[in-house]
Amino acid sequence: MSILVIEDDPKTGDYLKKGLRESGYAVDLARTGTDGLHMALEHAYDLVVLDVMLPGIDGWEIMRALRARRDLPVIFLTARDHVSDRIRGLELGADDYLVKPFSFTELVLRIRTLLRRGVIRERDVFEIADLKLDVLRRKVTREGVEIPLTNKEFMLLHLLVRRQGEALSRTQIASEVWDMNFDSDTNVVDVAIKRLRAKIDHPFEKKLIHTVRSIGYTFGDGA
Amino acid sequence: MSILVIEDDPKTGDYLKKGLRESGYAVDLARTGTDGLHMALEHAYDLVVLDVMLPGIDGWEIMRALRARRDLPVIFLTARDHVSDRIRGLELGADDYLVKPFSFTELVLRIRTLLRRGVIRERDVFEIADLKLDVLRRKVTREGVEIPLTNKEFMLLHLLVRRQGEALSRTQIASEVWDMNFDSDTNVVDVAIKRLRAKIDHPFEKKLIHTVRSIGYTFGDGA
DNA sequence: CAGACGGATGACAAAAACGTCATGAACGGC
DNA sequence: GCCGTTCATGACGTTTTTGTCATCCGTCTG
Repeated sequence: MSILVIEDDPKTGDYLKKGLRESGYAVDLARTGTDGLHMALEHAYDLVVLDVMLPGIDGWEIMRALRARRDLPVIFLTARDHVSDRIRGLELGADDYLVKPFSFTELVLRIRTLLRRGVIRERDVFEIADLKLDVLRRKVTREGVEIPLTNKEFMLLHLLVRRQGEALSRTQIASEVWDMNFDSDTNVVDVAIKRLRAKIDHPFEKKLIHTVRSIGYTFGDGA
Repeated sequence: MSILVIEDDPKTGDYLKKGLRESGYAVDLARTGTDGLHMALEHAYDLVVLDVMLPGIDGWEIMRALRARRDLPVIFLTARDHVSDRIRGLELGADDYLVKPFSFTELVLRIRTLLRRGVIRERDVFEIADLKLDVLRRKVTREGVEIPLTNKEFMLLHLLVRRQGEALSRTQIASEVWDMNFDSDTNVVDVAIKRLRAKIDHPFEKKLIHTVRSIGYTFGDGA
């Protein structure tokens, strides 16, 4: 299990890093909000511990940005116990908070609780911009209206959504959706993208499927 | 979503019940620990809010008993903020705690967070006898070999498997898989069952789809 | 055992999904 | 602005999926 700690105060940061390491987690430490955000988006951490009082981008911003892109559990640390802070954090989607100074044991327990709760399960509901994709029910909606998709369309969209922001090559797509491991010269992917676009992009203002020239395609609201 | 509140103080209890109802949850209230434990074990609540200070069996005992039997998310309420109490609760497996007096908004937010975190997530992998159904990957296997299914076949099987052991009428099946809410006289269901059987039952020794005469169909290994 | 009811199935037809190809449009480098 | 490359799309044909129907079969009842 790997944890990212975003904390500007060196003392607290090192303390957390050391302590969590000793509790058996792989820990990375980011000293600024910007770094933290980048690291969180680059690597596949299992959980983030986030100080809300940061110079530069503040914790709230990070939380918002994080939530928008990934469904990572977040525990936030707040310096003083203001009810409004706590509520704000929870509203932004944090899973938990701790008030400084806190007991280290408690932090570890809370981390354990969150990780125990099967965070590591695969995601089955995605929301990007106004698009919602529910894997268990095989349903896709935009602006709340359901869009029926065929099998291939759903698989393709699921792949794009799962890897949102990543540019996926046609070969990658073909291998995942059609499971061709060889490199055939066909434009099935292009055609499939076209058909998918006709359903989930063309009728709407905001386009979510983007072409990455000479690479492939990518999905996201590009914010 | 349904919640069980275990709280002996009538005022707090009613307050919680009323408030949570207004927030859209179905709420039951237990006034003693014993009652609460029984209710929790009898009914399928999605979450428990538990006061640790109870006459008779105390909250800790309940939590222990609960944890032993069911994997229900528990939020506990503690009268005063003693670090040791908090740690004890978390160690016993609570998912969260609140210190009285607490903000109602915060309680609701915490409940939402826990429920969102998909503690009560739907199942996405089923195994019945040698059949395995993986909803996220849309894959079905028997004796380890994959059986490709069409959309309707998969939906039908998924329904049967989800409700294994239950006898489902054609009308129920039609309404869930085809979403017909009217009662048309068609035998699509029969035909679909036939096609499904051809794939997942006929090639194998053990039959899993059973007809329930003059009712409908049922799924299971009948053990 | 005959008849009636409910269920199973094979055959057919319509609809939907899918892949291929050829052509047209957009883009980037020069 | 020109040209080559890359992408988008319309059209077509094939395959698969799906629904309907008519007939056959099994089982329960009397």
